[in-house]
Amino acid sequence: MRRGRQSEIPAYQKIEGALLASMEAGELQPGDALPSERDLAKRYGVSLMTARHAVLALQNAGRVHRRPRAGTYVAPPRIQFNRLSGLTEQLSEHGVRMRSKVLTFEFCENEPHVNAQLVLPTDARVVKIQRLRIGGEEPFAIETCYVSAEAFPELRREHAEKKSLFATVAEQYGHPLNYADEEIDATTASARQAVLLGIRRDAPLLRIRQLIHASDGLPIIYGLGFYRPELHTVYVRRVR
Amino acid sequence: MRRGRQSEIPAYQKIEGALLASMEAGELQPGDALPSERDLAKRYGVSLMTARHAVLALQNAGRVHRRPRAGTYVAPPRIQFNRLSGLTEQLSEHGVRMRSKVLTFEFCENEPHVNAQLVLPTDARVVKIQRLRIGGEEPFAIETCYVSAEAFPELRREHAEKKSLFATVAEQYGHPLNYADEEIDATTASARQAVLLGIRRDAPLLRIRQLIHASDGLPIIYGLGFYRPELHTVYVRRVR
DNA sequence: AAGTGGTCTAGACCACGGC
DNA sequence: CCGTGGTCTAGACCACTTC
Repeated sequence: MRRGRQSEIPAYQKIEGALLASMEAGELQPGDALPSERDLAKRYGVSLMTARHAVLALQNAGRVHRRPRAGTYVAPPRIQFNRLSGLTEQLSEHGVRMRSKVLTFEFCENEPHVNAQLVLPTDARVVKIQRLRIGGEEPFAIETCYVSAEAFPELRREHAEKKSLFATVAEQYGHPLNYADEEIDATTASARQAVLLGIRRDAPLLRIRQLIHASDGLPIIYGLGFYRPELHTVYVRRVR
Repeated sequence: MRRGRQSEIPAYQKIEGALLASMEAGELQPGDALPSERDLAKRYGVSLMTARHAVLALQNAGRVHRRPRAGTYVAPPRIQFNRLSGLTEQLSEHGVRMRSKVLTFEFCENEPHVNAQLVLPTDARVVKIQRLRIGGEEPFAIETCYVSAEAFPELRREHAEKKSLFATVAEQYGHPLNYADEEIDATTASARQAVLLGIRRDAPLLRIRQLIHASDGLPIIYGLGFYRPELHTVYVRRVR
């Protein structure tokens, strides 16, 4: 049987999107059962494996949970599970007005740890962008990120100020962002961090180091962020 | 074509296990390419979709990464990604001798937040177990966990002291543990926590709340842990 | 008994990368 | 060009729960 061209959105993603839309619209409430895989297959005119693929994607995203031989159910809303996105995207979805103040925009060649993370030669130049993230009128995070200067010759200070840096980088690189490996721990605010964030020196901060990979599997952004913990919680689904 | 009985280990898990074993044995080093899906299918006498399933499971566990149209490669070792296990299991794998000191073992009925998390009636009794976790001779965490008293009538203080509490609970419940939803943030040590952990009052602590679900989809353990951040980092893979 | 998710087959076409 | 992963078909049987 003939299928649509491959350049279109895959069928399983369309089904996934339709189900997500139903959840957003409130037609599917937390706890409700999703249509069975067989139903979905019939309704969308695809094979069982394809319908299954859609439901598995939703499960992976933490939006549904499946009970073998019983059904698939909408999971309680938990903000975002294991989702890769800039804070701008994340918080603006919740109606908070976000802005960034660029503290640093410079080229540097002497951060060997960074070069190693990005799999660059030790003498490669990287762009270092440090930003104060402000939600509403409250500063809540300091984020520093590094990308290869060679791979992103067009990167300007304006990109960091105006729109999502992630979107810019992904677009310029030609591969969509794929996944991030993160290390999360806690630390205390330095004097400078305390001033910038308007908190007490030695106040606790959530520290997240992340290495963002594109769909070609290569790391393209290394990030280090310090977050005020009362304003930022990481939600994670750990499996098995 | 006839397949093996379903009660056996599924074919894709056997392949997954074999690949993991090769990685453990060092036959597959980080950066090495895995056999292609077609190779695996031929070698194990399964269809392409089944071989694919095995590789997808490895990707999900963060053990490999895939580059479309290029191949699948062994990921650098990153300790543990999105893995659900007790600290005992986690650290003893790294050769650290772990023990627990039970601080509290009691029944309580007045923690409505806990009952809500575990989807129990507000008047249901829960077992509250608070433990100081010690690695080597150093205390590094305080963990409190709650389970339904009704569902686990056999639970004794000894279980919390001796073996993995998770293993005990999973066994008694009859369903293996499946996934945990976690909220991670940072806080400061209270006076009591400081004394127990041998740290300064107001030192930063990593705080993790977790709700562990069994394979039937129901939450069975609610946990709240405070971890010394210099001894504990959370590794997470965030997708898309 | 009917329905569900879990596993699996034996093929297929596509777009793209450089084993 | 060939090989790769990504998507997809149109079926199948199993173990289990109860839609």
